Amino acid sequence: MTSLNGTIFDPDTGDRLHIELAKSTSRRPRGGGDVYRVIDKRANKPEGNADHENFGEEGWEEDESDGHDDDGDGGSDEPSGTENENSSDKNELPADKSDQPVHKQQNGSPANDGRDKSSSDIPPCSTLFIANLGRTCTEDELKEVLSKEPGFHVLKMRRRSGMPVAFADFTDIESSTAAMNSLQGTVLASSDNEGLHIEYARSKMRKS
DNA sequence: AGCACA
Repeated sequence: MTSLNGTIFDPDTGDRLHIELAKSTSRRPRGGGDVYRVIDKRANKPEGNADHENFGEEGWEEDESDGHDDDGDGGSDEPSGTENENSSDKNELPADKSDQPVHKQQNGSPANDGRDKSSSDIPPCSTLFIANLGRTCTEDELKEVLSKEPGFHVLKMRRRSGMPVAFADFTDIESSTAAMNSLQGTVLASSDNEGLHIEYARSKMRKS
């Protein structure tokens, strides 16, 4: 550049070339349409490699159309602000986000997103709700089955609302979950259906 | 599908 600077450009008028470094930060459309400037997320990340590349490579095309730089704000900007070329103003390529890798979990087991939703959407509880008991099922019969499970505490039955249901208290959720998985579908002597239906006890104390 | 006691 310095070798060409001052070269006689037009011999008739004597104009000379005026070459200088392009001010990459000179084009900032303040008040214009595209104010959408993406805050650089890579700025505070040390692994962001945006420093060495594209350093002021877009400033050249602006200088030949303008000829003059903008007032003031050109020099005060930091050189790190030059990588907003791909922000949102011009690259409206259709369907450019179709190739982004969406990794869905495709394991054979049913959707296990870190939390076992064993029976239903009821959150785990140390108390089990036992239904599908036979109409002739007694508390002692059920308690005899439950007492073989570790952590079993107490059993309460209630046969007022049609079919009898039972509530089994365990010492902790681990024990109740193990007992539920173990006794799920157990056919008692008094059962007339498929067997026991066990869920976590639904508490009335839900979050308001 | 059916969820109570204190």
